[in-house]
Amino acid sequence: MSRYNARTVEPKWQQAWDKAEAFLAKRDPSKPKYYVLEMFPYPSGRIHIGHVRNYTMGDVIARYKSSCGFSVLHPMGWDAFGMPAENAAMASGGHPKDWTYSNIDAMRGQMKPLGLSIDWTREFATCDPEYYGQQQALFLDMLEAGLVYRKNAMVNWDPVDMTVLANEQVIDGKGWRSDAPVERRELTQWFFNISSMADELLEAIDGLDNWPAKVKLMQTNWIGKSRGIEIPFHPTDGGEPILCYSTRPDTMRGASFIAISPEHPVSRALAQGNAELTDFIDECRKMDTTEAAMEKAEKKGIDTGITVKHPIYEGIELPVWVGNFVLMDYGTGAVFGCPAHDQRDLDFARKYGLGVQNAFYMPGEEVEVENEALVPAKTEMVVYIDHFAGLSEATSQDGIDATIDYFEEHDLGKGQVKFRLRDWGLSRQRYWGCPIPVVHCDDCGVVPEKKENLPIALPYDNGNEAIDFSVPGNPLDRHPTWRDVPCPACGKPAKRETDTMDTFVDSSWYYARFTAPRAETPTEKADAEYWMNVDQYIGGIEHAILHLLYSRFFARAMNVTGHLPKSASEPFDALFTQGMVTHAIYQTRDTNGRPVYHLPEDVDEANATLRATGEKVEVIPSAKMSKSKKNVVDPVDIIDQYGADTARWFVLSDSPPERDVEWTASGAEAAWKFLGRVWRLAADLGDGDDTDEALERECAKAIHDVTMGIETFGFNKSVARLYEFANAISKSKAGPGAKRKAVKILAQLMSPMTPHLSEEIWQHLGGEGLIAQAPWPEADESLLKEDIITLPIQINGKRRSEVQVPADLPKEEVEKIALADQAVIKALDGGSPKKLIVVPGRIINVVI
RNA sequence: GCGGGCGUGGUGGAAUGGUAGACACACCAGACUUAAAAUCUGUUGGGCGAAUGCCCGUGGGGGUUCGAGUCCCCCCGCCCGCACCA
Repeated sequence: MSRYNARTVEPKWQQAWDKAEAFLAKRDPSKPKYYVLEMFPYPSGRIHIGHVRNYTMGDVIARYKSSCGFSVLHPMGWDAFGMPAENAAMASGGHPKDWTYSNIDAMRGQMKPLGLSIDWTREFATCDPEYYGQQQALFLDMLEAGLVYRKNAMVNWDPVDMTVLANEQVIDGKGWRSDAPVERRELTQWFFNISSMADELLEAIDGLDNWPAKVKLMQTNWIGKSRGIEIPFHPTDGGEPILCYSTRPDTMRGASFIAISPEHPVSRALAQGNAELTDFIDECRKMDTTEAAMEKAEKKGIDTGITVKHPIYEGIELPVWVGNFVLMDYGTGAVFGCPAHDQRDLDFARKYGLGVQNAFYMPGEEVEVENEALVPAKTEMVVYIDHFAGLSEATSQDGIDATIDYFEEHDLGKGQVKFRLRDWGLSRQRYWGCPIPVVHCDDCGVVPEKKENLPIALPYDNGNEAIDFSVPGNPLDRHPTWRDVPCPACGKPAKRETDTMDTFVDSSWYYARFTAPRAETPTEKADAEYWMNVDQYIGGIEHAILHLLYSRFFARAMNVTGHLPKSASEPFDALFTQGMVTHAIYQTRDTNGRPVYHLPEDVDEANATLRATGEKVEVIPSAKMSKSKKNVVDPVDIIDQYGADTARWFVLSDSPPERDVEWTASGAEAAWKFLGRVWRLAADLGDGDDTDEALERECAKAIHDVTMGIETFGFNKSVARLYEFANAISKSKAGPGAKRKAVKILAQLMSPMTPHLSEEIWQHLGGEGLIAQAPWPEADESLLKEDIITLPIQINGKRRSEVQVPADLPKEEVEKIALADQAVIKALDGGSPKKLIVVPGRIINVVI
């Protein structure tokens, strides 16, 4: 009996697949197509166990669908632009381009041994000029279609480094390198007009039947459609009214102040000559631009001294405050505060001594709000207090609608549908990204680059000398020649735009590019029509909102600009979000009490001590893997030690794919042992023409269950079933012929997960051709049915007994049998049951 | 702060509202072996009991139901996202 040696077997089969061009995606009109895509990786330089999990899941689907007769497209590429490349160049010299491409080479080298069924001929990186040149063409088409425009927007500004910072580069409100408090600064930037499609993007969520409900809910909330009202509040001293937006106008009775954003035009105007207000606005400016930071910050305000008239109650005046919690981007940048029915407003009111007055009570509980705002669900009944439209008891939703109607009738305000979704700012003041293909001309203004000049490629160096990336700021801004170009319209000397595109743009259409990766246009019609949509998209839940929403927007924009068919407006038919791979963190403390992290291989996990010194380590279980915490497990080590099939089998085992999984070395070992068992099961099998009905039943059930598991992304359940099936085969007393048949089915059912081992077994047992190209086994339906089933009997909901009955026995007969059961007779003690519930094929419950 | 999710034995987890703990890890016991590794077999949620069994048990509290890990409400803990990280 030969020992299974993954090290020699795996490369052998990978070569065989290559030679057979088994994974080459071919446009074959005679076959149904299937496009499976995993979110492409950022080329950090090393593959992560999370990548292995992600790509293995996709590979299971791809191989399974291929066996089911589909023409499969399963491509791979690299999301290659972004900050880490520039950071690396800044920290240790070198060039972002060299760093990125060498990382890609390294990662491809680590991925190939996994034996993924990828069509590598379609590979591209988003930093290839052939890719981003087409992206520039798309941008120009979108510009022409009115989907791109320019406006001012805030960025994080590092006043010491004199550079724009990404949110990630702002730590506790300070620049990551300079440690200087960041400021907000206004810049003119490019925007995609995603809000013009807000309603459409929202409506279409309904049709995404094969997306996780949580993702659809998150997208719905993110787009945030709300019906509200714009109400002008007129200053007591005359002058321009302040327009407030509210989604809860029914609480108008409780309004006690107006709050406007520090960036509101009124705030800015008032700040002129008001030192206190200027200081306050400056202070608000010294906060990073994230919404989370704003929301978490202490709510502060300053009274402007202005008062406005209450639109309903004559004689009531409301003070106007500038509040640091009011967002200029949402609504009108001004709100009315109703402390009784909004906790934030209440905290603000208590802090500054503003009025608190209920607009409604809960029915039967006429209590004034003290320190906890009364915020019932909009569907709950409340009792309005002398409501101007005559409402008394009503739901808040009815109250809102009635109030809007009343305001419109009396010309006091205008109902407005608003979206939370903001336009997508795509300008980045950085080098390593796709250049925005426009030119700024003193005479012609902003002029789109001519398409024949594309790609507008990034300059590799400054002519004769290398770019110094250690200087803060965008090297394109200080390049000696790259900026200087003739105006595409008038030919006069002009300046090229030096901002590059957000890397989210790169990943918003790559799925379409894979259908024709070498085309001279962004897509090729026939290929796009054949391959789109992506039938199954797989990636991390962290992309639930931005990446997926941007991709949905881009697919629509590409339809508008003629690059994708209308049918591809929703590019991902089915979405699966997989969980993260986690690992315990091992840490000790230095003399200052700061944590020092240790690599898993340096730790004796059983005793929680350092191998080198025996020092005790603290174990923080189940943390997201990150390099800084040193809790990363390198899949390359696992593959070297046990082979790709073991790594693949393990990442699919145990944890449900959508949940986070904790990596443990013992788990990998167990997977390896099992694969060895399966090989031994096959290795010394005889042959014969004997049959065995019990084993045939096991085969049919295994085919059915494993197939169901794959179809529903229950890979862990498929794996568990395969354990059971393998156990059943080894325990079976069947003859060699029946066993040989069963093991071949086992190999086939395992082949999407452990393709190399399966090929080896297939060949060993005389299977025809490659298992990768063999048709998926079908279960014999007649063998799936059980004739006799066991029904548990519950008495008052607790299991007390069970009975064996024919599967098709009528309900009345089952009832009779149940009542004749010893445990039931004993429990009834001569009486009769209150209720007898028979759920056919499931359970019997006797209620006494 | 806001939006979304998750929480089940020593561990990873299974369970269309219907027998909680499948399958696996680990542990323990046994077989094989001079011995070990490997392999194979068996036991294993907690408690009570000689035993057929009985009681408790899915983060905590409440509710709906004949029946709740699953549905609803409140609380706690952890994770993801919050628009310039990818």
